[in-house]
Amino acid sequence: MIGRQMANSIERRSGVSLWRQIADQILHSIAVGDFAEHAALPPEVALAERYGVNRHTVRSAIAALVQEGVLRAEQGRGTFVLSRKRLSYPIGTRTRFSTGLQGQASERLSILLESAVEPASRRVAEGLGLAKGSNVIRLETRGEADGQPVSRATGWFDAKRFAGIDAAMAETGSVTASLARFGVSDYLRQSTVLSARHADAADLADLDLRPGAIVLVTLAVNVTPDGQPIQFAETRFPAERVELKLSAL
Amino acid sequence: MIGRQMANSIERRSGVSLWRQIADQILHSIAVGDFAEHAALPPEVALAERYGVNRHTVRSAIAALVQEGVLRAEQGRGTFVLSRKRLSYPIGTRTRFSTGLQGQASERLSILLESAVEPASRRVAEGLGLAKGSNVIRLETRGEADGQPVSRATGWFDAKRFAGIDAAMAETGSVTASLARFGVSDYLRQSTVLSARHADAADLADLDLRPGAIVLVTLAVNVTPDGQPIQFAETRFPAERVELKLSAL
DNA sequence: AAAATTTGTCTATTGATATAGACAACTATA
DNA sequence: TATAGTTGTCTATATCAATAGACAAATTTT
Repeated sequence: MIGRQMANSIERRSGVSLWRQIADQILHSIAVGDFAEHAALPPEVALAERYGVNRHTVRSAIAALVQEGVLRAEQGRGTFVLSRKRLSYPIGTRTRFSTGLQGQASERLSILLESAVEPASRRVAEGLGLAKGSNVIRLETRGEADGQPVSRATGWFDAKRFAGIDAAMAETGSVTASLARFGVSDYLRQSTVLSARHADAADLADLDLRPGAIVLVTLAVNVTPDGQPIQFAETRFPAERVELKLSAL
Repeated sequence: MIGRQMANSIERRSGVSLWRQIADQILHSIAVGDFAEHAALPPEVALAERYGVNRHTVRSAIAALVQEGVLRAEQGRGTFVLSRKRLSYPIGTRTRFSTGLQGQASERLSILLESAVEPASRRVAEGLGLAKGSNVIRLETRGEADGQPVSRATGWFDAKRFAGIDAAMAETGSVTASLARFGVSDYLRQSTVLSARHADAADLADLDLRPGAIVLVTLAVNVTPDGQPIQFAETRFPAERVELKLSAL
């Protein structure tokens, strides 16, 4: 919605409650810059009129966002925007988690949550160019910036070639550094498939989201410069906190 | 969610009704291949048990998807999947609407909905490298495949350089062909920023979606091979029908 | 033909969502 | 200090969402 006024997109009987729709709209307005950071929101009565609902419905929406840490309401003064900007996450053939986010957040982490060795599913085997059922190492990681989860990835590696990469990840906290121990000094993102959906229960817990939130999902294959697949990964990003910047290679 | 079972992600009191969440889950199961095309869904009682809800709640979800044209219910026989897989929409520096979809859909269209000349907003001016307030031509288009809307784009061009491109678009129905008339034989996608959000009222109408649906949004700048910006565009894709495939160049 | 399976319809009840109005509590300002 | 503007709380009512149970209608299987 650029260059024109957005319509009052409140739909009744849609299966999504009005307060949830309004909360999403407010989030959107903040993300787009209609409601500036640290500034006061329009008063509840004004919002109620704008969206064509009762004041109490607006209050429910605001309560949800206060709970979420996006807004702070002060009796007698108004309701204020606490945080707004989305992280811009770069994606290209040479994207690394840590490098692209420089300057956007004061604190960046990649945490290894879990690792396991297991037979490859059909999709994973295809992505890595292995026989179906070959053993692969699965790494579950979460990326954080300024203390907030901004990504949740599941990565698979050939267990034969990268035996022990789980330990390296636990130690270094970096995929790039871990791969270097196996003689992979450089790697490229060969392909990425992107989709979006509602967060499921796992996403809600992993990314600290509320039900109804949206996640961006990428499926990627990383390869060595000579084209040999080394990693297959699915990454989920909370759409309310992250946008993906596709960079030319 | 690859390689492991997805949790029963039904959340109560979330502002999203259970039937809507279950409808989304069923859509996801279809997209992922858990429910094959033309096959019967599990019976309502089984689904109710799986999701931990009443049979009537499942029926509400199914009714919504029947309304949507995704399922067909037949008394005494079962409920069947009509259509499933998402269009895979390629994005790269040389992506054109028509070329990448070959073989995926039998019918592809790009329709000009509206055009106007107007002063550039700050964002558009920045994207095109023009002074703010310069006149730009805005083109509103919709992409369809097999009779279903799969994209909805707003594109801006420098009004001075591309005067009459609206007429060319109306005539040819192709951005590439229209640009060719202005001596632009080749162009590249310089940058793309990607995000996701709930569909607003305009999206619902434009893309024939239901409230609560998700749209993928891309912001792109197209440039000539020597780096001169020629088009700034925002495109919205229905996430339930489209995935974006980021291609290496 | 009978039984089992599955979707369709109806009634009834409970809890969440939304509206409406009134007033209290707090803040900033005239 | 008084007033206007704002958020917070309360009561009441109506509608939507979800559960529960029973049975009808259509189809497939035995």
